[in-house]
This record gives sequence, C-alpha cells and structure tokens, in this order.
Amino acid sequence: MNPVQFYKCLADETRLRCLMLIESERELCVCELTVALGESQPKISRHLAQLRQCGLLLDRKQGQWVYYRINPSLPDWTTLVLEQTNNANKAFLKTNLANLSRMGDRPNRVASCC
Amino acid sequence: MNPVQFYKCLADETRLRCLMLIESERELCVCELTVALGESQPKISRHLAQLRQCGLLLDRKQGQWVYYRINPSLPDWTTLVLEQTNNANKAFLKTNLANLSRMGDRPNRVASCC
DNA sequence: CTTGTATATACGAAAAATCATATATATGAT
DNA sequence: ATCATATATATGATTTTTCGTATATACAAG
Repeated sequence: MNPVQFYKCLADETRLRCLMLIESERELCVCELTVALGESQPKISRHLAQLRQCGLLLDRKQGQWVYYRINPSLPDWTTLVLEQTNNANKAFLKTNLANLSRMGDRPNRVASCC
Repeated sequence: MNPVQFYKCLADETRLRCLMLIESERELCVCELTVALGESQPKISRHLAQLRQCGLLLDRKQGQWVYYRINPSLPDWTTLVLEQTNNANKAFLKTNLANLSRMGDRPNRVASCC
C-alpha cells in the first residue's frame, strides 16, 4: 500500500466519514451511508468504489443491498492509522451517527458467517 | 486539528516525503529538502509553507537558512500517525536519504538550545 | 554598495479531483 | 411483465490543487 495513495483516500471529507463510520459500525450499506452523511447516492457510491478499488474496503452483496467493511488484510500500519483516527475523533462523527440511529427501515443483516 | 485537513497535508508526494524526512532527521532546511527530493526550491518552499500554516511544522531561522521540524505540540494521534507511517515505510525514503547523505556542504547546525 | 545564496511569494497555466445529473443494472414485490 | 428500490457508472462542468516561472526579501561576504 503506497502511503501517498493511502492518504489520498483519507483526504476527502466524504471518504473519511464513510471509512470511519464503517469502522465504527463494522459494516454499512450504501443507503445507510447516504442517510448518515446526507449526501446523494451517486456521490457516496462513487467514493465507496474508489475506496474499494484502492483496497481499503471490501463489499458483500446481499439482496438489493451492498455492504461495505474495512478490508481485514490491510497492512498493520494502515489499520492502526484508521483505528487511531477513529478513537481520537469521535466528535467528528457525532451527527452522522445520530442520523444513522434516527434512520428507520435499516436493512436487516443476514450474518455472512457462523 | 481537523482530520480531513491533516490528511490533505499528507496526501501529496512532495509533502509526505518532506514530513517523513524531517521526522527522520529531526530537522532539515529548505536546501537540504530540495536536494533530497530533487525538486525545485519554490516547489519545496510552497509545500513547507502549507505544512507550517496547517500547524504540522515549525520553522527556525538561522542566518540564511530556515530549518523545519515537526511541531511537538501536535495532538497525540497525529504524532502517532506520523511515527507509524515512518516506521512502516522506510523504503519509501531510501533514495531521498541517499541523496541527502551524498549532499556536500550541508549547513552547519547551531544548537537551538542546551 | 554590490554580488551571491537561501528562501518566500505572486500569478497564470495545467492537471487532478469532485460534482450534479442522467442513465444503466440488478433485485424483489405485485 | 411491471413497478419500485438499491446501487453503479458515464459525461461534461466546476472546483481545487499543483506547477513553472518570475520576482521579492533577507542575509552574508567582499
């Protein structure tokens, strides 16, 4: 993972909020992120595609929904950076998490394993 | 320190190399960074100014030279991110450090304290 | 004062990133 | 088959970032 490319992924407000929300919630689908950030679906989708192409996110399709999660095979240092960013910036996500919790009709997850 | 602004600072190859070199060497002046990166003086100077304005670097003027160092008052999480990036990406700086060591006539530092 | 070196900044051009909008694909329900 | 929902992508416009070049400032040496 090229460090410049990695940091370019984090250097956009939409992408950073998506990444941190996904890390906080373990897994989120596009429509949840759309509501949490109050942004258009194509905008969210485009940024998620970029994060997937760079290897930061993995996706899983379940019915109509596509769930995104942090790629567990990322190099240790990038995982640490994401964790520390999250731990030290809880306030940054506050309104996004509030939007998420107010969201009705969140899709029901079917466990992907176990 | 806004996390998006912080990561924008790291999301450029010139700036990231400068930051990591400065962290490795404790302190470097503009002409040393110019040689280490093989880039023009205005380009280096412009990026250093941006890092200073964002609070990541402090500068110290000594004669004709301006030395830059990491701001020691940065929030802990940003300091950790910089350290981990450096520790996990030694190869990234290899040629820059080689250029630096080949550089003749490096300015003599006068200790700023002690 | 003049010259040379180190650094900073201004300005317009070029490149890169982001966006809104429209549209395409896939799935599920009726 | 039709309709609605979720997601992805294409396209052209707009915004942001980066850059090269020229120029300005500051200091040191002679």
